[in-house]
Amino acid sequence: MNILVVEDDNDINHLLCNIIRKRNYSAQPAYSGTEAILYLEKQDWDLVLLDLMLPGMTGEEILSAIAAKSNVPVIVISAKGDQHTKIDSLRAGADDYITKPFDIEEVSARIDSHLRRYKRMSIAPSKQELAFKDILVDLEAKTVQVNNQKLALTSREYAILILLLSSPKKVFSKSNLFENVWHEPFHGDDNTVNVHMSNLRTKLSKANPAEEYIETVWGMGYRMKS
Amino acid sequence: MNILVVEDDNDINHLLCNIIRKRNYSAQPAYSGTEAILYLEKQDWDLVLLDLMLPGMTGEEILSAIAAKSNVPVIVISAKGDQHTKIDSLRAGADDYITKPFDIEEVSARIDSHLRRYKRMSIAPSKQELAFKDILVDLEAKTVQVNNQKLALTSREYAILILLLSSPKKVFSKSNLFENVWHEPFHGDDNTVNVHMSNLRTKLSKANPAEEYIETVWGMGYRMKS
DNA sequence: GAAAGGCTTAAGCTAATTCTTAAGAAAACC
DNA sequence: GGTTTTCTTAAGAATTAGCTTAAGCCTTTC
Repeated sequence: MNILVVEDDNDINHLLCNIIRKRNYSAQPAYSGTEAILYLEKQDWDLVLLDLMLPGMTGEEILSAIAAKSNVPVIVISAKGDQHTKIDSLRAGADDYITKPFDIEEVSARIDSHLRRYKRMSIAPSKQELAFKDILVDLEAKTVQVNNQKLALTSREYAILILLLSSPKKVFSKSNLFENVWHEPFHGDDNTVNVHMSNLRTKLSKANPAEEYIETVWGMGYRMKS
Repeated sequence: MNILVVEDDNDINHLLCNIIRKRNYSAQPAYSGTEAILYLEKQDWDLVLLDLMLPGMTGEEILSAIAAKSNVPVIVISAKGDQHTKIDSLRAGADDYITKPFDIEEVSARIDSHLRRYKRMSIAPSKQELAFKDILVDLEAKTVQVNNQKLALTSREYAILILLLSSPKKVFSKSNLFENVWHEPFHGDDNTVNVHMSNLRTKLSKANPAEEYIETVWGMGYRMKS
C-alpha cells in the first residue's frame, strides 16, 4: 500500500509518514502541490493525505488537480477547523477531513478504514497489465500473450515471469527469485530455479522463436533482455 | 441510492432521513439493531447511518453484525465523543464517525462523499442485471436464469456467481472469494470454497449440460470460462 | 420441538504441478 | 585449452491443488 503525504511542514509530514510506516504501509512525502502532482502522474497510489494550506495553491485547486489525475481517495488534514472549509473540501472531492491538531491514533484508524474500504472495492475496475516487447500480461485474468498467442504457464512460471517483468532492468539473483516466488530461503546447491527458468524460456521461445526474452547475467542472475 | 438510518431516537432519526431525502436519496428508518439486521438481509443498501447506542446491543456487536451481512459502508453517528470509542469503531469496520450534536451540512457532505466513492468503485454500478452466455441474473430480484430455466441457488452460491460475473475475465483466488463472499479472512486449509463451487457447477450444468461456465485456473483460482 | 434446507467438515480420490536427480552440452571466463 | 558456471533434458517421486461425496451441525421455519 502506497500512501502519498502532501504537507509543507517538515515536522508534521515526518510525523504522518511515521504513523503510516508503523502500520507497514509505504509513505512518500511531498512538500508542495506541484511535487504532489508529479508523484501522482508517476505512479499509482492507494491513498493521499493532504494538507490544504500549501504554498502557491488553494485547497480546491489541489483537490481538483488530484481528481483530474486519478481517483485515489484523499484524506484532508488541515488546520482550518471551520465547518465551511470542511464541507467545501468534502464536496470538492475529499473523502475525509481531519482537523489539526490531530490525534495520532485517530489518523491511523482513519487511514486503515479508507484503505480497507478501497481494497475491498477495487475488485472490478482499473485494468492492470504488464507489457514487454511482445509479451502482454493481464494481471487480473492472469493470462500471458506472446506474439499474439496465448501462453499456458504454470503458476510458478507465471510468478517468475511477473517478477522479472515487474522490474525489467533489474537483475534477479537466484536467492532473490527464491524468496519472491517460493517465499523460502535459498540453499545454494539448488537446481530448481534453473529448471523452471529453462521451461519458461522454452515456452516463450515456442511462441516466438525469433526473440530471446530472458538473459542470464553471469554470476549474478537473470533479467529481461532489452 | 438507498440509505438505512439506524437510530432509536425518533426525532434524530427523522432529521437524518430528511437530510437524506433532501439530496434525493431514499431513506429507510430503523429503530433497533434487530430491525436493522432484518432490513440488511432483505435488500441491498448503499450506505448505513448508525447510532452506536442502541437498546440491547453494543456498538461493536452491531458493526460486526453488519459486516457479516454485507460490505455496505457505515457512517457512525454517536453521542459518544471520546477518542477511544471513535477509534474502536473505525477499527471495528466503520467508515466514518460523526459526533453528536452534528452539523447538518457536514453530515450531508459526508454522506455524499461516501456515496460518491462507493458509486465510483462499486462492483456493478447502477446495473440491474448481469449477463454471461445464457446466464441471466436479476440483481434486484436476486434470481438466476440459465438456458431459460430458473435456477434455485443458495445465498452463498448466488454470492459466488455474482462475484465471478462482476469481472468475468478475472481470476478469483480462494482467499479473494472468501473475503468477498464470507467477509472473513481465509485460512489456507479450508475446503469450503471447493464444495460450494462444486455445488454451483452441478446446478449450472444441470440447467445446461452442454456448457461449462466456471473454469479452474490451476494454482490461481476460478474464472468464468469464455 | 421437529423437519428442512443450508453450511461446514472430513476423507478418499484424481489430476496437475513441482521437485529431484543426474549427466551431457553449451557458454563464459581466464 | 582448461575450468567453471550455467543450461537442457528427461523420468520418476513427491507434493499439492482440486473434486466429490456424505455425514453431522446449525439455522430457520412451521
